[in-house]
Amino acid sequence: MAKDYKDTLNMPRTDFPMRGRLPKREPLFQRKWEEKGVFKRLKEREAPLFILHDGPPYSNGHIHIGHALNKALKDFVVRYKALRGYRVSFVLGWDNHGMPIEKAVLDSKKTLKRLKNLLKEKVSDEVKGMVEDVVSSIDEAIKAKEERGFEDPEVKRLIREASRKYAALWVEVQKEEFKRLGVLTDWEDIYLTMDPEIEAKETEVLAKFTEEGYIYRGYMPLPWSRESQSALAMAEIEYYEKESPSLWFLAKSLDNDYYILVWTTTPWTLFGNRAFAFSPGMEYVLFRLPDGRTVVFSAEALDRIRETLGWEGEVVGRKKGTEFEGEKFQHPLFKDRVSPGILADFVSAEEGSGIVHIAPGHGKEDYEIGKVYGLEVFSPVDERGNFTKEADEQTAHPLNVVGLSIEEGGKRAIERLKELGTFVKLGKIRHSYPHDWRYKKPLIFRATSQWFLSLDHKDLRERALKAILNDVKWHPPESINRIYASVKERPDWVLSRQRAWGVFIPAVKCEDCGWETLVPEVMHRLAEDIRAGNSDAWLTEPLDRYLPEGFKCEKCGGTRFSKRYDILDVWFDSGSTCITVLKGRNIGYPADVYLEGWDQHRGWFNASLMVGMAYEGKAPYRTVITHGFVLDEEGRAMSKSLGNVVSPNEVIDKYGADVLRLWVASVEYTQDVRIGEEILKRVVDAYRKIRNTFRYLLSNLYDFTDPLPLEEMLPSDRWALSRLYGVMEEAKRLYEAYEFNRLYRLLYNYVVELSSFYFESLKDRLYTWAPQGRGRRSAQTALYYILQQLLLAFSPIIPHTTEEAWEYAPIKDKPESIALALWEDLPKEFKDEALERDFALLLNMREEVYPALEVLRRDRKLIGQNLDARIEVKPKGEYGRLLERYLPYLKEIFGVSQFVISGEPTGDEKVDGEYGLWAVSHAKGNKCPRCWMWWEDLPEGEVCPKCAAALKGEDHLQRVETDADML
RNA sequence: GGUCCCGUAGCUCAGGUGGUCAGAGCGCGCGGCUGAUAACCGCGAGGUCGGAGGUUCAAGUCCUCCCGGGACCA
Repeated sequence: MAKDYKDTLNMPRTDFPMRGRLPKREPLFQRKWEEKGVFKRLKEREAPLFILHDGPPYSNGHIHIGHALNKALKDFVVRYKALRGYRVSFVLGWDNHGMPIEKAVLDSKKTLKRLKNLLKEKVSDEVKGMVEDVVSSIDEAIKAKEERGFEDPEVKRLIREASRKYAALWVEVQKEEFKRLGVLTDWEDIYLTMDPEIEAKETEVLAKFTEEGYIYRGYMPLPWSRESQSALAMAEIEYYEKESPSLWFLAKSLDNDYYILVWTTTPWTLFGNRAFAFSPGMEYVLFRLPDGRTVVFSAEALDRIRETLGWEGEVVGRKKGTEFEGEKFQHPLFKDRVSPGILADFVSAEEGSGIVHIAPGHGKEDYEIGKVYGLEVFSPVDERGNFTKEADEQTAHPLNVVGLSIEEGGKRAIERLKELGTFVKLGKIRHSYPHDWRYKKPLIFRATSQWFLSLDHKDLRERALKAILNDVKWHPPESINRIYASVKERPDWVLSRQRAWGVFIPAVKCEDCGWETLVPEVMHRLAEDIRAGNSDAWLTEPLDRYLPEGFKCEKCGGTRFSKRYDILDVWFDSGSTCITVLKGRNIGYPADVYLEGWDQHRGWFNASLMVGMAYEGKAPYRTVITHGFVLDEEGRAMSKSLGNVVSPNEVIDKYGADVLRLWVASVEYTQDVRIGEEILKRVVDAYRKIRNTFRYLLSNLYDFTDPLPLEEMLPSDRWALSRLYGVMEEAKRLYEAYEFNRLYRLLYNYVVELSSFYFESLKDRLYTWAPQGRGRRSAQTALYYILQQLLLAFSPIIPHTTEEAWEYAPIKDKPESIALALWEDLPKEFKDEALERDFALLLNMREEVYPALEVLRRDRKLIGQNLDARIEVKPKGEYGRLLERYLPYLKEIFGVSQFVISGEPTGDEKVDGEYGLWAVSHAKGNKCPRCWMWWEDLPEGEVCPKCAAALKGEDHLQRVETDADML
């Protein structure tokens, strides 16, 4: 019988599915955004401009979870700014040049296998179509290189050709992956550092720096990768533990009758020895060995050296460090060479002997001190780490090491020491040593001629430091220390690389005297050819095309010149995008936001700052946001060897992009963040809750037409709007502050509150009251605003789900995508602080009685749902007045059938609380078969007065407000 | 080796200048509902705030050292 009444109720109804099926459905919305040109409209509208300049990921593989974190955060910012009405600029970029791609091309076997595997993966037909072309280009380049060698310009051109295609392939792959993440951008408006337009502009940037005197050519030792056959920038170095030789030897003084004791971990650098350094502040001992020889070393190291070398003997004299300056010593390897004693502050006695072998061609400190003493920068090692003829030619007693590796040469050096009788001891030492970041192989220090950008020219460094402190906002604030230190300490920028795949430094070499120079005119002319589409022009065109009329060598007046083929450091490529892209494309300068991982303090943020300051005179960004790295569930870095790598593509395929994005929003990204199965499971739970909330809102608005004016709404609905107002204000504040995890918690906790209290309390009114009565429409009005605001607030985080709900939402004149909607502030009238205070108290009271209801239910089995219950209360203090004021709504708020204020509350279970003396029991009378509420005077089986009115379509609210029983 | 950051319930996170600061949500356990139902509601149990010292009348909150993790630099 009761069942009949169900048809007379207004049950929620919606086609918005409970289950997201995100992996299937999200691509539909992505296609929609693209087809409707959503982003194109956002970037073209008439409004204040907001620029987020994208840091370019390297195009040589699939995206990893860190890329996903990065792009999701950027997308949050951009989507939020768009919602708030800005015209947004967000041009995705890729970094294409550089060793890793060139290496991939040269390492063809491995790469071809990788490309073959790519064909089996889930990539588009477009990508698959590109693979064949890449493969044949690589084949051609390799064949040419084997036949003609790397230095042949045509070989370089072919390598560049293959690299270009290989990079383009991965750009396409990553583009699809970012698309699948839900990034909102114009996919036809991207930038690649290998775009001819950008290469041309970059060449012009270099020309301008040359004109302004920032660029110089220097000869000095730099970390050199034998594998890359290139000098490395600081950003390309990593430190690992390495085992090195620990060599002790003697050098004979030519002025006194003693030897000095020297220690080194790089025996091969002895070929480049040019001096011995002593500490000016240290005392040295003269130590008599049993064999009669006297050896000099640091007094501080006396005990350690005795122990390490097992030396018996006695101190027979002392000398100050300063006394050794200018003393002549025999070169460690060659009798016919002399190495002077010099003084250097960096000499310590913590390791070794307090006397340091100086090779200005093989160490930075050695070079610096060598400059002071006018020592030769001697570096007889070629790009592969093999000795050159200079190693032998420097002496009449050569060791014949030409062509030998530094390891073999080092052995010969030790043999020579033994021949000379100056060998003391050879051991091993483990220490932290610089390695090539790509190959993980130890580096050597080798002096070469390179092009540098001076950081102190025109006070560049000082100006940059000032800008860091005064003009840029750093989020989180601690990152200011990192960027400041990295700018303050960095050495001059080594711009040149001896490779093929990059933007050329079009230096010109005088064939008569060997002088190399940069000619701005050449660079400008070359830029024109590149801009016209020939990135390889420097290789393919004759130099005459670029040299100015009548150009002569400034050193010797010579007129015959050749081209040099060094390329620019890739950090210059990406560092100059603030000019080549932001200015080159007339987007605007500076950008509002740069947002990258905190490793970019010494990378992209640093490089961009240098280029921007030198070129434009101000920092390229107003705000810099940094995020941490993604670790596994145990907080360990991800690595293939640990097998703990979480791939964003797999997460998206399994749970959907919105779940991955919700995870991004849920974590404190300014620190390192964790991801793993359990963490994702929690996020999935949260996602379901949010999705169901949207669904419930939609389902109760299926017949909604117009909002009710605020003054006609019921107190609890006005309270709901007041709460909504506060939450949304806070949400906007948190978006502005980039505090997404707080935002996530704010919104999520709000959703939980809605579901457990407000929605629950509304059920009777929504389901059983007259459909068009004021009570139900008042509730729907609140739900309407909640839905609209909640969708807007969540849309930057979970754009697919909110887009889907948006399509179902009964919002008048809504734009066709939520991404095109405006998130405007709610009317201030919604805010009602007095009402919120009242409800806060009422909710506290609810918490106070609920445990008693639980006892009735669980222990005493007297009731099932709360609607079976009756609450009687004797309020304490002023709370009586509060309850009286809301009397008609208390049943709804407490979710029970009967609520009585009484001087003597009676019931089966009592609670003496802060707000009152409560008594709860089973409700009296009979249960209305329609609304399931209990009524004291209701005849059994009959419908209650409220339902009777509703069935006749009558709005009984007026009576409700005067008669509590009517609710 | 140096510098910096992090370490609060199983998970993700709150806890300005030291004094109800031991919290939230989820998860978990127990119960209800079956008119949001592969949903929804209620109640409850979980933490010596990484460890050890110290400063203080009083310390997740300040200092030192140690352990674990991460980053940066040499």
